[in-house]
Amino acid sequence: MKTLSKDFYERNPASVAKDLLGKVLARRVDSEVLSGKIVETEAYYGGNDPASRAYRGKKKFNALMFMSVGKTFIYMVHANWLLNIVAHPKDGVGAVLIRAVEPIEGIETMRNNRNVKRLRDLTNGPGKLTKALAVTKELNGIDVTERDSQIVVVEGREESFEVCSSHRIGVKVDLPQKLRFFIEGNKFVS
DNA sequence: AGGAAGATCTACT
DNA sequence: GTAGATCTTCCTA
Repeated sequence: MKTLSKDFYERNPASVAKDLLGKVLARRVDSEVLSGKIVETEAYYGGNDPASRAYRGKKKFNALMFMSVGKTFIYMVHANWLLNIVAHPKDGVGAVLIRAVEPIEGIETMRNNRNVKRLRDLTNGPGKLTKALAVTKELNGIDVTERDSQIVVVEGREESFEVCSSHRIGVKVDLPQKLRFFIEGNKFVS
């Protein structure tokens, strides 16, 4: 399994968000691997983006968004952890929110973490997938390009799919651009 | 020390 | 489809 390079994340957040679709998010817990295909993402910018945590300047808790790309940026909203990956051009600010994945490995463990009946409900939302993959703030700031990390992003299978975009979800004040990307027709898109 | 807000989830109708 | 509940962080007094 090959992780994506740093260069991949050192680009416009919207491009990274789009290209992350179809890639595989893998979470290592002890010796077990939980993984899923990324099917839905959103791009967030910095100071100009009212929906971004980086809006109104750099703070202690969002410092990661200003720094090295390819790291996780995890934080809590509405009693749920949200998983982002820092991505932006050199000296920029931004991150990509992982909104949904399609379970591949470790489905039984995910079910234990989530306690839901339908497979569809396992990971079809930002807070759901973090719970299924046992992601908490403990994992904030780890490098997803290091193959030994507890969370990595690796190349998925070669396959073709339609990428669609729309406005972002749950955001009060959105930007004019469409910054949400998802795989057309996938059942795990929220 | 206290309060408000926030990129959501779940259950119920 | 809609309402209510959730928890952590940050900001102000």
